Amino acid sequence: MGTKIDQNKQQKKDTLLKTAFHLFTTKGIAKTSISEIVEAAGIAKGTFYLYFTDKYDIRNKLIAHESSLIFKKAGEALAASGITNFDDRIIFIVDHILNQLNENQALLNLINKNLSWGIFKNALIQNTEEGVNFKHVYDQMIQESGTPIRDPEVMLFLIIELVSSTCYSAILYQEPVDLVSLKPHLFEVIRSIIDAHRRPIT
Amino acid sequence: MGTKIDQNKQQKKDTLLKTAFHLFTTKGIAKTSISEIVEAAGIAKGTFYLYFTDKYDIRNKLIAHESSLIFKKAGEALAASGITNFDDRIIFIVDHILNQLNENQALLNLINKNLSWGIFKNALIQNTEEGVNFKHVYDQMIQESGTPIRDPEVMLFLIIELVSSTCYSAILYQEPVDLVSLKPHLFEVIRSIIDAHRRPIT
Amino acid sequence: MGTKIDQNKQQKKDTLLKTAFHLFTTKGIAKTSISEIVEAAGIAKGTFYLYFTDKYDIRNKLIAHESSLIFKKAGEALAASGITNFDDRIIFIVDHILNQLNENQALLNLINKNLSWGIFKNALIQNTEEGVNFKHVYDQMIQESGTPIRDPEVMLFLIIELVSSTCYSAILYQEPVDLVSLKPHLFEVIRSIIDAHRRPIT
Amino acid sequence: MGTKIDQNKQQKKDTLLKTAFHLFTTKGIAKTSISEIVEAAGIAKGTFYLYFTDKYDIRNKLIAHESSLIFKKAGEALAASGITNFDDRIIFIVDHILNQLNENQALLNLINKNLSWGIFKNALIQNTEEGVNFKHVYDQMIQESGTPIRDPEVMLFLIIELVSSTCYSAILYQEPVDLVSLKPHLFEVIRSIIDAHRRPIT
DNA sequence: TATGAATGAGAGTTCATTCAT
DNA sequence: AATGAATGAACTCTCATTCAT
Repeated sequence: MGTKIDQNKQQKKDTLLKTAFHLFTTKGIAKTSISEIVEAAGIAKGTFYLYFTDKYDIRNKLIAHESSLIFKKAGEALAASGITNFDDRIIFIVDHILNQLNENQALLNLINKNLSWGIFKNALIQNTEEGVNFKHVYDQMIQESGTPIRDPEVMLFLIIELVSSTCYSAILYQEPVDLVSLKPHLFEVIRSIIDAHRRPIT
Repeated sequence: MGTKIDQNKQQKKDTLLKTAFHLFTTKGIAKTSISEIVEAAGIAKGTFYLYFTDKYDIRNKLIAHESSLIFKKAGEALAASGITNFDDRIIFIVDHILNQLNENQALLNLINKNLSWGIFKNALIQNTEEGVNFKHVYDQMIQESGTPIRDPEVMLFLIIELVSSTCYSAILYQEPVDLVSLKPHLFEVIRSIIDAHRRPIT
Repeated sequence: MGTKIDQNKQQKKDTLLKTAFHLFTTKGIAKTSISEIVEAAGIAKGTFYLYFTDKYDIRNKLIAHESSLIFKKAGEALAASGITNFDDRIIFIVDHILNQLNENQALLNLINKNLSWGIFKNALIQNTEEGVNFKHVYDQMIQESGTPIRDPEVMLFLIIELVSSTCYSAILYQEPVDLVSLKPHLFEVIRSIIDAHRRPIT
Repeated sequence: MGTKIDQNKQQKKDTLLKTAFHLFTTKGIAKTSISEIVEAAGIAKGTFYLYFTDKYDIRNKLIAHESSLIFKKAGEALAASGITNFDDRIIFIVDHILNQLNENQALLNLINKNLSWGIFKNALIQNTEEGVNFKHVYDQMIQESGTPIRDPEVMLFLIIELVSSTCYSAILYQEPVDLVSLKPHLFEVIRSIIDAHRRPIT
């Protein structure tokens, strides 16, 4: 099974990912060249191509990986919290993710500067390697909630888009208000959205 | 006066803008080179640098111009509509803008693919050349509405972010639903947001 | 005779020369473009070509003009000094020119940075516009000196080359010694050169 | 070991140096582009930047290399000559270098046209790669000469500047006289300079 | 005489990608 | 599997020069 070789391979890949993340968040993707990544990683240029097809491939894998980690932590915290009410659970998760992004602004910046919310959302909703599937958790949460939700997918979409687009400028630029001030508004709107999706459409 | 020369200058600039818009929306900014733009425009390379500092300068000018046009049209339509109720006015404007973006998907794509909501928002909120100032219109609308609005700026921010982030995937990819299906949800949430900002914070 | 027009012409030319000198000495010829010169001079680009053929033409005219001025002053000072001894006259002129260059290091730098000693020497030896002709003065000095000089042209060449090449680094960089320290050595060697040219060749 | 690769690398570098030297001396540095160099050398443009940072880097390396070679040869010839008298040694070296420059006018032109006497002098005085150090040889020569020399560094400076500035026009343009005619004058002045530096300053 | 918009060749440089080792 | 020298297309940007006004 060549474990040593496989370990070595994974190590090289990880080094490249780590170095790329650092450079991407430090100086931006556009201004980071593959040459720089491999040089900073202390790995040969040709080796890069053994693991990634190009700069955007490594970026996507980076975002997918980090995003799924963020979600995983939020899910674990939710489980530990013992919260059972559906609305509170959603708010809890949003809050937890916002706090993580607030503490990992480099990642938030990378995600936004590269328009990769799609990848982020995929990491939340679909199954990516690491195996957490928020869609599944979400569906289960809906089932466990007593009341039925109309168009649950649209509702999730609205919430994710609202949260992601507002938190970006709030966290990074405190515009129009900082994260702490934004949260009450945001949570209020989220609760409104959920409420609305419990009523028949108007 | 130099009418002929000035006309010629404006014409060159316009040709460059038009050509750049076409190429940017067709194949993306990153993959469009200045060489291509000038070649397609039938203008000398040096001439480009007479009017723009670089590729991103022409993109910004493009987005600012187009965005302010979109808003101007929405404002004019609102005036012509005779609607007086505040909530309905907001919905009307959002609806109008969504329709315009739906019909100008190339622009929508350009704006999003280049993370230039900031520029778009500036065109809406601040005064750019063409002289329409939505912030001013918005403030007037609030005054004319009978009931007071709490944190009007945050409210506008929430609405703009919600609309802009959701419409992108709805219009361009019909994801998670198409624009027609999205609108009722969106308008419902917007009304909730406005309602919430009429109540004292919870 | 269109004096006004002629005055205007001369004024434009002078402005260009003055501006070019400033830019050449400030940021070097290579990094100074004609565009910059005309812009700084507040004159149209096309006008430049009415007076000069290119960047190097204006540089040469600049150096020739400044050089001949330097010599003119040295000649006038010599006449005023009343010195009659040949050797002392040569030393006096060299000393005077060295002092001028020391006070006009921008010019010295321009001359050297552009390998234009030839032009400088021409300005000394040949007749350039302004009409001072050092060669003529030099020949007269030799005639007035009692003793005959062998190969006077070679002698002048040796002196000029020695002075010009050594003063550059002494004045601008105090290398290997500063101008004050260099002078005694230089004058000593010059006197040796003159002495040698009074003896038959060995 | 990588002998083959290393050989190949050195060969590329040498080819570039050789080609650059030819073009620089044929048509001047200013009018030689990197594109021309690599095209003439039959090497890819990118490869140039693997070995040199820019045009001036290759020029400096060229001059330093050639200059140190010239000196090395003069030093070897001196050793072989068996001359012991200090003055004669200096004259011998100057004579040898003059002859070499006379036979390598392309190099002489390159050095002068690019004002790189500093680099040339460094190659003479300091230790550059090839390992000859003229300053060291010079100091030893002074020690071995019986009589003490005042300000030996200034003396060397005077000689180098005198020789280099006069030989340029004599060799390349026979102005004011050709090299053969210049030599006696030059040697005479050099002997005067040395003599003067044996006496206390006047 | 004076202008300055327009030109376009070409300079310098980067960098993703290949492939022999 | 890993290397890194070599590639060369493609890029941005400059600037001397022209010429219609």
